[in-house]
Amino acid sequence: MKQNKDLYNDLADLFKTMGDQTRIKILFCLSKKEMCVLDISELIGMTHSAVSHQLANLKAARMVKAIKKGKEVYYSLDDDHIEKLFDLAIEHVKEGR
Amino acid sequence: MKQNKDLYNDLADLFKTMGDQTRIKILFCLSKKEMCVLDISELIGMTHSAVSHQLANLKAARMVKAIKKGKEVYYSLDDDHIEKLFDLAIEHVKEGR
DNA sequence: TGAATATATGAACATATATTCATATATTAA
DNA sequence: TTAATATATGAATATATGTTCATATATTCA
Repeated sequence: MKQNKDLYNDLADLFKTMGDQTRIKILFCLSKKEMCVLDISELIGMTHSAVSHQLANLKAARMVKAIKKGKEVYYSLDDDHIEKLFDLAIEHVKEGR
Repeated sequence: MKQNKDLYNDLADLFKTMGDQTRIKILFCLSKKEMCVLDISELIGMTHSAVSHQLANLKAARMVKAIKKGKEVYYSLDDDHIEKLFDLAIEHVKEGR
């Protein structure tokens, strides 16, 4: 198993990042359109701080990217793998109901 | 967002379950062939107890199924969504290197 | 410049969770 | 039945992590 150590680690990190309700909600918001911190925190009903912290996590995991426009920072999904992962996961989850 | 509360919850749970190195390794083992606890613990170098606990988690998350054969319990992946999720995730992870 | 707005971030706290250890259950073989 | 083997599981410990609070930084506008 040793040769795959880094891969397992990276995969675990990716899934760990997706394994939180707040981050899931944020990613769903961003799958609709790019948004800034206040937009998101209003939509999901959490403090700016909590959202900002989680966006930092998501950015560190390269799942979202940020573009500064004036005072605001607009976030969007980094690539389309994320949405595909959601689609598959939703399929799995719904089948089990 | 309220109408999706359960979905977010289920998705978070699914990804949370996949967000652990030990469970990732176990799932990789089982993607090769069905195995019992001792096989897995030897392959990944962890105690039976740790593996058994994690298999219980994976089973509760409906990601693996178990069949008892004599003294041994053989585990295998519950469905092929899991492998597809891995494939996509690996794609994402590898692109970022 | 100063005030207001948007975001980021460090520290602290609370909670969740993975592993270990000890023990229990179940099956097979002697 | 007893011993051996395979697995399961409860409790305890250690660690990781999410949220809050306070504060810092950056940008815009008056």
